[in-house]
Amino acid sequence: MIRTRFAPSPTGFMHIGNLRTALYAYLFAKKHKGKFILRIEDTDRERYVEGAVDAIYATLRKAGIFHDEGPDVGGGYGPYIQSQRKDIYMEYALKLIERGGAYYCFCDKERLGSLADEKGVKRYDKHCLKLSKKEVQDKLDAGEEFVIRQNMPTEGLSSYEDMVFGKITVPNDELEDNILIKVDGMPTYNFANVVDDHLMGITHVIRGTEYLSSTPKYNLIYEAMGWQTPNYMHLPPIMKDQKRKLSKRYGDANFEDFLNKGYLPHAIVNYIALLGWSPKDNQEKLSMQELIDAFDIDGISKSPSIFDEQKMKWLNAQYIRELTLEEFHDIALSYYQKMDLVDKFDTLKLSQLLHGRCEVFSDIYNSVDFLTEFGDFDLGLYYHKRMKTDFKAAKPLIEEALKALKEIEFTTDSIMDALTRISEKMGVKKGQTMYSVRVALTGRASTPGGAIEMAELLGKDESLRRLKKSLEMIKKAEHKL
RNA sequence: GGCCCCAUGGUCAAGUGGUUAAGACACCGCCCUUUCACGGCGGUAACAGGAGUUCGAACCUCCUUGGGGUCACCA
Repeated sequence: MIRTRFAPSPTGFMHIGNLRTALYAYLFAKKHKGKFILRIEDTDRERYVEGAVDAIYATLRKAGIFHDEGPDVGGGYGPYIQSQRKDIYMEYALKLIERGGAYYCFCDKERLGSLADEKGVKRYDKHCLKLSKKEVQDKLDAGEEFVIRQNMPTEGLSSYEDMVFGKITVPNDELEDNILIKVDGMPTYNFANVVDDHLMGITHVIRGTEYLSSTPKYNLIYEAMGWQTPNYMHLPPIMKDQKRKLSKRYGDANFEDFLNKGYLPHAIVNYIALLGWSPKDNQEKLSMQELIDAFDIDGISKSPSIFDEQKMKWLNAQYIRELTLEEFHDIALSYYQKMDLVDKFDTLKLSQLLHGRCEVFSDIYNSVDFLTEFGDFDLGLYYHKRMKTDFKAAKPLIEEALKALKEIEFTTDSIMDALTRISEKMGVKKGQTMYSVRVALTGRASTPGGAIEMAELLGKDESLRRLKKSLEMIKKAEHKL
């Protein structure tokens, strides 16, 4: 049975890159009918952020990534939070010492600091490896603070087979005697991930390429303990641009932010699935089940990929269009509420107009703000090349529209009739009238609908008021000329 | 800097010795059209450079260049 895991550290919101790692681990497990495990790596007490664990649960749930085992759902390999496994690590560290794979180190920070070479590169010199058993015991008895270090070979090569990168070889003298257990008794990642992955029966370790060249170290621990090494799948990073990795520091790189901008959760998931992987047939829009079915290691790329929000927007628009009007309206409603439109306008009609025009829900703000704002606007807006019109041509049309609309009951048909008749009477193209009236009504270069729709939306009173006002603006401008 | 890894249009990417080098986003043009979108059609645009191997190289090898990762009592 294949078992994969996602092992984030609770240090803040969940980053898009991390989410993609979780996704791939999930897809791989599900594709092979295996289990996906969530483990919280909170061994660094200083970086721990309150609430971050809940944020991880929330993000995973919204993304549609469900773990079979984890702190909140249980499982047979718990606890799934590393800080609760402190004793386990110490137990195995002691065993590793017995097997010669690790040793106690009593060096203080000062001595360590003095180890820097001419280039400032610090490297531990295995000083405490030379301590005799008795010396170690004496120091331990005396209650000296200690750390446990991994004992690396100093010559030869170590290699392993990565499922996406192939054979990776690293000279052993590049490997440092990393700290496995810190003075506070907590393990470092270097040790905890190995112990846990083994104890939790993880068959495939899926993580970022930052571990690509340190993986031989971990394998050395597996070997020293007599454990079987897992399979590895390292994933290239997601970049903000050519040189910068996508990171929290640059902002907007986390899942929650995109949700708040009006992205649909699955659109985000779909997009990031495609960042660094592509299905054989190059299909771009895939449901979670389709992702599971199509996922394969062959499609994973080896080089970093740049995050392109524009493309994610396009995908999001595809998903929005697939929503039913009711679904769209439900989501849009919260935006209308924020804009205080709910009791003033026919929001269902608004949704009909907006449904095909939004790429992300936050587009709603800019596309309907004219409903509540109507001030002076540039008369240049009346100019339209294809309609062959401008504000001078618009003036009589607006005057006529004002007269005609005063007389009628507002319905789609009646407004249409009235405006059509004006065009006939004035001998202009219908589009000219429509365009002029629409601009006079909204003061915007573009709106989520034409003249009739805008008039209906605004209602008779407001429409007449705006036409009047727009007319005055034109007259005032002519006066100045 | 040492070590590990990577390299197809602006971006995501097909492609695994013989292709007119796909497709998508973005961009541009045309059509549709009561604005703007949607949609339809079309277009611009790539194998980083240099040596090899081969009848033949985007695909194999080497070098250069560029990029990423790593070198913590962080994960």
